[in-house]
Amino acid sequence: MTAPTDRPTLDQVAERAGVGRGTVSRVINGSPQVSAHTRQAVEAAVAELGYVPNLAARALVTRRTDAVALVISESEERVFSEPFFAGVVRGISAGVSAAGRQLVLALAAGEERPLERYLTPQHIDGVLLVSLHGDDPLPELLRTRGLPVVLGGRPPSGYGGAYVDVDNIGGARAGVAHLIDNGRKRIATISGPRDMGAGQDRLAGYRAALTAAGLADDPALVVEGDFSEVSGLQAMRSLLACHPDLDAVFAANDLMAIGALRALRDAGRRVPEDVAVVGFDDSPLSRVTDPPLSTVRQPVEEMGREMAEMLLRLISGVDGDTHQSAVLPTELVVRASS
Amino acid sequence: MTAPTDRPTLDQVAERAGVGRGTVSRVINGSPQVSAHTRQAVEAAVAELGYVPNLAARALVTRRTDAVALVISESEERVFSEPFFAGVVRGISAGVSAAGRQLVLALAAGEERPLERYLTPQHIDGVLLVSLHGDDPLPELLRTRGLPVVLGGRPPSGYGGAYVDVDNIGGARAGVAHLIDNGRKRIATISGPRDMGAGQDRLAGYRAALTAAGLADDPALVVEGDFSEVSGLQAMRSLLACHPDLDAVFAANDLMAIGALRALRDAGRRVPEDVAVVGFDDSPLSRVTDPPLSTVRQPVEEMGREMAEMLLRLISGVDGDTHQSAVLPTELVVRASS
DNA sequence: TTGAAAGCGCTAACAC
DNA sequence: GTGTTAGCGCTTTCAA
Repeated sequence: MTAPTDRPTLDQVAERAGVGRGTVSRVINGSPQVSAHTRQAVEAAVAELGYVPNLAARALVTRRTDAVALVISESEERVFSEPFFAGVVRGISAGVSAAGRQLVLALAAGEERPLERYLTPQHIDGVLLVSLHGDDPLPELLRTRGLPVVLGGRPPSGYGGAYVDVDNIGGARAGVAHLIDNGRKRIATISGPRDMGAGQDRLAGYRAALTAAGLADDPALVVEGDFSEVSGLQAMRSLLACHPDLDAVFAANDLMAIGALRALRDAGRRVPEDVAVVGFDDSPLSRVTDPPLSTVRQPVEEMGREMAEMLLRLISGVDGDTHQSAVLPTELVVRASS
Repeated sequence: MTAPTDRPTLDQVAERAGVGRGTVSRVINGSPQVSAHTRQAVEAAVAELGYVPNLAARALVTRRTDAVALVISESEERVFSEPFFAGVVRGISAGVSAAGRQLVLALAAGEERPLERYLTPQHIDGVLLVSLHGDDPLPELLRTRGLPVVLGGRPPSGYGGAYVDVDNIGGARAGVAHLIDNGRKRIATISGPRDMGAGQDRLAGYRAALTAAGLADDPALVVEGDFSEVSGLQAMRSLLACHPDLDAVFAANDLMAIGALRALRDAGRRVPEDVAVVGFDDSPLSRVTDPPLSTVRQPVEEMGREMAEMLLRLISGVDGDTHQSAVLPTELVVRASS
């Protein structure tokens, strides 16, 4: 048990190794400009003393902190009620720590002011932003500060920065196509918020599938939800009221699909005999519903990892392209509900 | 759009305000040793220049970083499959940022070595540890380094540090008592891992309720699971095989309760007519099962918040008591399954 | 009450 | 190749 406070410094290592401070610094930072012999002496001293570099001192002079921030700008409830975030965070965490950097977590529920003060190049090397709504000015603000930024999810058109997304369009198309293949003709959708890329794209995929199959794209069969379970329940109710003849519904996420399931049960409709249901997200919830929910799986963890890696690339500047993007594939999971 | 890199420094503020550097520092740090007049001048200059203190420089001299680490030492899968963590993280995040500090997130899946290098007083002011298993030496190690530590969940006996827990014993007791009140006589339990406080305590609560009601505490009715759904399924199967006469089961968490529900359905047992089920956690999953799961709600978010506040108290040293603890109440939620 | 000065531990530019 | 030096931006004595 060493004394808590007095950890060895660079000069102590230097003295011990019988070299100058600069040389130790070179060894620590892996500079090739050091003879093998000296390097060994230094490494020995480092090991003996249990030396660990003081990050604050290093950050002060290099103006880099080796820390990246993850900003989740989402309402309190949704951040964790949707397993989506959990997976993304896990992937990001893995990617960031694999690069030997630290992840600073910022849940920005509304009041972003204190946060903005912190999101500057002197505190952080880059920012990961997840679940952006509408035309949030934050990413652009950060970019004008010279901070590398990577978004999770497709940003509103017009944004010129980097992002990683999953194939929402393709996933939705596959889900609806599956319904069509099973002979469904009147397929409604409970869409996501129009101010989010995921909402827009899943709706687009729904339309694309209908069009591809030569089915009419009836606007009356589209009801907008907000990704919450109650919104799904209400949407399904109104759908059932106006269009009792529908035989399938594609919900833009699992939570809303579950709400729809409830509404269908309340209305005495059988699933999938009367009405087939497909959701989106492949959340754990989808396995425990009755019947289990068919849904579209998105590789959330990979998404997080890719975000981290893209950001680190931007930070190290290995490729100057600050508006690169990646879209990860999604996959339909068929269960008893469709 | 200011130039990205050259943010104002303390001296620039000092010059602008026509005072010395030290004075600006005092104002920034809220020292009372400054005349109202000077303070105003400085504050004006700060506002005009948009000055933000350089944390690295400050940390270098104060030897504090204003950052606390959250270490979740849990297997990849569980961290986020259980909503428990989500809630705790949210509470912690709120508590930490309310104090103007940053939260550094570290998911320690097994390989803790790189992490340990980082968890030192020169990088972090304190550590929050969640989901400790067995007798992990990490908390003691950190404490010998002089780092304030707060644990989430009761530590193994013998640990002398601070922690926050929920009333697992009371919650389990209430769940089982409810079963007894409804006339159940042969109540089995699927317990959690024996190497975790939560597992031990929920089992203790189960036993306490039986004893209090004068029922026999039959060891054969206790099967250990690992908090996963499949373990619950298997446990229920073996329970059913050996004790077909059981009329209720208390599962130490919702995931295992869901597994049990499945096994019961597979075995043709009706819930709750034949066998009543109670879980623990009040996860969102518990609402969508068929039938909806009765379960014990734990205030996870409050737990996180309390952890953060306790740690900040330890850091600021307002009370020297480093082995304080808090236990938050739990609450039974009765649904159709019991 | 306030200014000046001395570092905190490190990197990088510059000599040798 | 390696030692020396000059700061990075800040807090904190120490005088005044």
